[in-house]
Amino acid sequence: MPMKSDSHTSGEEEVFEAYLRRQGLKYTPARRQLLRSIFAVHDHFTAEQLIERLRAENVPASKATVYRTLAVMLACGILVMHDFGEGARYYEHTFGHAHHDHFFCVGCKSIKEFRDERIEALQEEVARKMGGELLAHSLKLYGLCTGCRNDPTARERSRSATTHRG
Amino acid sequence: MPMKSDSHTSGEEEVFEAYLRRQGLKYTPARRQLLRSIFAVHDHFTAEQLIERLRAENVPASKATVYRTLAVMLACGILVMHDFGEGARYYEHTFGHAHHDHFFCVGCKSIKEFRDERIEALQEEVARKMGGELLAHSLKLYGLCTGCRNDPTARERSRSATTHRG
DNA sequence: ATAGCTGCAAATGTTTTGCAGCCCG
DNA sequence: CGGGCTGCAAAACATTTGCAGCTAT
Repeated sequence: MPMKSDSHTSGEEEVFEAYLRRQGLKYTPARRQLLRSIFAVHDHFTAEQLIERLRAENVPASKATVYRTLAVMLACGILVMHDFGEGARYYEHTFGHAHHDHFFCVGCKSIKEFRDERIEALQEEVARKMGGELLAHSLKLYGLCTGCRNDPTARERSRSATTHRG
Repeated sequence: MPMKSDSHTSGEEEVFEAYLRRQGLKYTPARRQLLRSIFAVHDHFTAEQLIERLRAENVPASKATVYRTLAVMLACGILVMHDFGEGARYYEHTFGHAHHDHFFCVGCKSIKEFRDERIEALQEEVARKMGGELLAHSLKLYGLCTGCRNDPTARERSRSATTHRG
């Protein structure tokens, strides 16, 4: 029975380790713990939030290590980064997740995912028509989620947050 | 002849001044000069680039004033801000310009504009289906422009710049 | 007059980096 | 062993802010 006892790896660990080996990098305890912590849930988190979560889980990792590890994971492709213009960047693991876009609620800062094939196709078409080679794309919708639509506080707060988004 | 000699205002100045008055703010020399400098050309610029340009034009304006003035113009709506994940934010004046999206060349950092009504409509549709209220949206295509497609240097540089974009 | 501006410098907040010591392969 | 890690603290950035003096209205 080829089954390891404490392993719940759903593939990302193998991918990451293979990537590290390929690059001549090392799969250290810190990296293993970060990987597991990050893949334990599927959400969008900032470096700061991750650091706090690690602290709560008693995983010791300095700020520097967290940033450096995130960079390696980005390069590996199991993570993507999002910038919602909130100052800090958001990260999200993507292994096993198809590409998708985001709806960012400016009221509660919650993030919803969606995917629309028609939009995907149109983006390719636009890039092709412009003579460019599309390498990545990012579509973000900013607005008020169902909950915040009826919250006057959120509506008020949202005013300044949206005037200037391109 | 109702024509002022040194005035080439195409409307943005009136809009800005009206906005300032409405808000109980002042149309100072600094603001006037910044407005004119910004509207002299239609491009995408960072705060830093604007400061340099002002310096070259012998327009004295401190960093603080530039940032503060940009904020007022954003609130006024004659300017929008873009975040291409390059660290600094880009600004673009929009008075008289319809909303459009951007193609960002990761090779030479050039920016091309485009607008696709079908995508615009689909974004509204997506937001509506999700029960949210769409306040703003941002679509960015990252890739290599025609010129950079054949530049091995750009292609190389682009590798790290795109792996991680969501 | 007076509320709002401006410049300067200092503070902020996020992310990066230099360095000395540690550790995986 | 040795090249790659790690933590710490300092640096680097873009952006914001406190304050004292200046100025439009």
